[in-house]
Amino acid sequence: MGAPKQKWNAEEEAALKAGVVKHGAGKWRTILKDPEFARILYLRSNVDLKDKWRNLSVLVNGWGSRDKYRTVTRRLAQVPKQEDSSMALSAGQSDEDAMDAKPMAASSDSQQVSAPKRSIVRLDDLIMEAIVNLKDSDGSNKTAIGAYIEEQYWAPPDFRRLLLAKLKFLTASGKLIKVKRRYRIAPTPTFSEKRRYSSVFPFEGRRRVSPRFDKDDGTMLMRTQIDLELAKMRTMTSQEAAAAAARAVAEAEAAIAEAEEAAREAEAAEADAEAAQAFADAAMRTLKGRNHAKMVISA
DNA sequence: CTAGGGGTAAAT
DNA sequence: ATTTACCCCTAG
Repeated sequence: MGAPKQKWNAEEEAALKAGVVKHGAGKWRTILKDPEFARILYLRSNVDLKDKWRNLSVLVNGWGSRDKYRTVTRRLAQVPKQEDSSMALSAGQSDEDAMDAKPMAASSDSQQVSAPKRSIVRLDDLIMEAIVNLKDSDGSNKTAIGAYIEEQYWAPPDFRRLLLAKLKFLTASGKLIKVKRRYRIAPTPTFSEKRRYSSVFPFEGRRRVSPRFDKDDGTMLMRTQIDLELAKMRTMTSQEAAAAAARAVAEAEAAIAEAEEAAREAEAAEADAEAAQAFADAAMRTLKGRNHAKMVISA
């Protein structure tokens, strides 16, 4: 009667996810009180947050019916409250990155029908895997890569176009090297630590903008928002983080795909990056002009 | 306060 | 007609 229905928008969803990453799932009230998210979520109650998070979780797990699903042991192994300790990250903990959520494990006989509903797999990884497994000394061409992925996994409707855009993007960002229509994996330093910094934006080479807005003033930039989520996620290690990562990455992927598609040659993406750079420069200039304190640009 | 169950309007 | 997703209720 009173409230018809209030759909969640992307901003609220992002705030929720960021909040979960920051405070951990289950700390709904804490998230709600966080001044960073309160502005966006002021319409929502703690229960609303919980429900929404449940919906998102069900989605990512691909559980068709929400009737009776096994209680997945979701433990709260989250990051410490507010830690600013500049201690180096010791690897002594039992932290284990389990960020990869590839549905290829459906190998064993049985249901093919219950294949992954949504594509949560990173196309980046698939491409890398394809190139590696194809073991072509001179690199693999687009057709071979596409064929491999289509065989090993499944292909979305507009897969070919997406693949081409992604290949171009990866080449531009230096993750791949293109030689005569063939793609090879770039000599990435320390491949041991899986892909750490996801290729979200086409920041060529050393250009890196990492705006730090302590006390936000409502100027949440579309891109920095996603970047923020990923950045926070790096400090978190748990299966929940994996789920959150999968979602955030999927969204980022979609955003990139859209941007790249809209721009016939990904020029728009670059323009966007430059716009962001310009914004960062302007902001920095303002700060420096006012008060030339030592500004430490985070790595 | 949070987790889970359940109802139901809206979407497909 | 079935699924999705928002909201409410209540036990712990």
